[in-house]
Amino acid sequence: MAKLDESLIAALAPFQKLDRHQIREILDQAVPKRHDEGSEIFREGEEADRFFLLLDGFVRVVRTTPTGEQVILRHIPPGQLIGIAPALGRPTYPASALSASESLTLAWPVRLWAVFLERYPGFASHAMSAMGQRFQELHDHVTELATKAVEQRVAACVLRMVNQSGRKVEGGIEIAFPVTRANIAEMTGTTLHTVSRLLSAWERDGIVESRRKHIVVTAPHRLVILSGATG
Amino acid sequence: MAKLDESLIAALAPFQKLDRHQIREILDQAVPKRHDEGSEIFREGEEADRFFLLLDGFVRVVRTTPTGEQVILRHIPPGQLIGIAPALGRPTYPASALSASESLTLAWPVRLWAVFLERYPGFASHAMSAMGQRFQELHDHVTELATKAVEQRVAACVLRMVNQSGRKVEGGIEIAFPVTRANIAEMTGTTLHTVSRLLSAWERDGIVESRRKHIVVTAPHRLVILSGATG
DNA sequence: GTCGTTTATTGATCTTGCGCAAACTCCGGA
DNA sequence: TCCGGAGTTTGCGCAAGATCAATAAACGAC
Repeated sequence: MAKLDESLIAALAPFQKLDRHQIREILDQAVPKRHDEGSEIFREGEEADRFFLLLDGFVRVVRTTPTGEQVILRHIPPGQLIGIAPALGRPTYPASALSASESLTLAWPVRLWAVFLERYPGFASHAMSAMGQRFQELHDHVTELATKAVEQRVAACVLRMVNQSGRKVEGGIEIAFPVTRANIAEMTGTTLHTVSRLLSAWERDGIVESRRKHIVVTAPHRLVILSGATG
Repeated sequence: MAKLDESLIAALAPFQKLDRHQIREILDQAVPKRHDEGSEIFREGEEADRFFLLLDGFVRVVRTTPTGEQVILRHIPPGQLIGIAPALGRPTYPASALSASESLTLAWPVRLWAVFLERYPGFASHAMSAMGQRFQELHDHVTELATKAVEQRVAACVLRMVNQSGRKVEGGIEIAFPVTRANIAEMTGTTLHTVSRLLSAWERDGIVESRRKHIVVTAPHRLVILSGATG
């Protein structure tokens, strides 16, 4: 197997403070893997024996309720660690990770987590602050679900995806990975029907344009207003 | 000021593995404080300069939306650390902490967090696993808000409080701190009216009994069924 | 190309639970 | 003891959004 190139991760937040030699060490222990769109990276309840770095693509973190409904907890952009539950003393993954677009991960056995924390400067503090940020996001999410109306939630959800992964296209900003109406419904706690109606209405109003699985936001500021963000 | 007794914290999870001498060190750096019911321990947005241990009483973690609504994110029982956001690299507290019943805290300056992590065996791993558990809870909360109907959410919420802080009384199990209908509404993303109606209905059905600010669950199993926990 | 599946749209109807309003009860303080 | 405020109960009407249902468009496999 060809050696992984150091430039792959040298610039990423978790490893920013490390020298070439350390990057090399880390890469030599990593197992790279490609994931097709829709495929499972790890599954809820599975023994959590590895943690991952998402090099390219987008990942959806999903939970399934006892009654079979799916809830999308978050989307992860490239450059972030995923599946770090084992590092938090959890024996199993608390949610499933699905590849939202074709993607590439590196994986390490969970025993290396402690080693990384101790040996690589900046890794521990990055991990901590990533968790802090994640708490913040979850609190936001709960607050939103508890207080906002459906239209505001969907608007906020679309905006979040755009902010996290928007790429400029002519006429607006496009969400960089495939998203269905059902996906948005699973993120916002509503139904695909309602999401479809909202997107249709927004399209009539010139706020978004959408094709199958793709959404382009043409008037972000108006979405911000709809989302009820009181600044 | 009288020295704090070592037995106060020696048995608590974060400090379980420490010897007398270490417990002494920790206590000598702590600032104890009593909080009246309803008083603020720290406030959202405030500079996060201390972290706390809740020795006695119950604490509500609350966020206020830009539109003035309150959302109760969690209740914390005695023996747990609170306000550990600064340890996660956050410069300000992400939520407010209110004393739900008269309570007692110990506080340490945030710079000691790193010292505790390093010097006291078991502290770091306890902190990690507490965070892991907290993530789990937040994921549960999001899932619940996104998929369950109001009655199920309220039932689950009451059950959670009972499980966390229930004390046996004649005729059932009582939630150990004062809770109003409005509080439950703020936890479950509904209105106090709906909560009141639900509790009245449950009282008619013999599932709960409630006085002002106090709830006794007389038929927990029936609440479990209502909460839609498919086990 | 054709077939089958996945995704999206849209209408009609029904239900949940919110908003509003009014009254009542409990409790603490003057 | 009375008063005022906080907490609670309950009724009624309405609207947001779920559910049911049917169709259409896009795509992949063959």
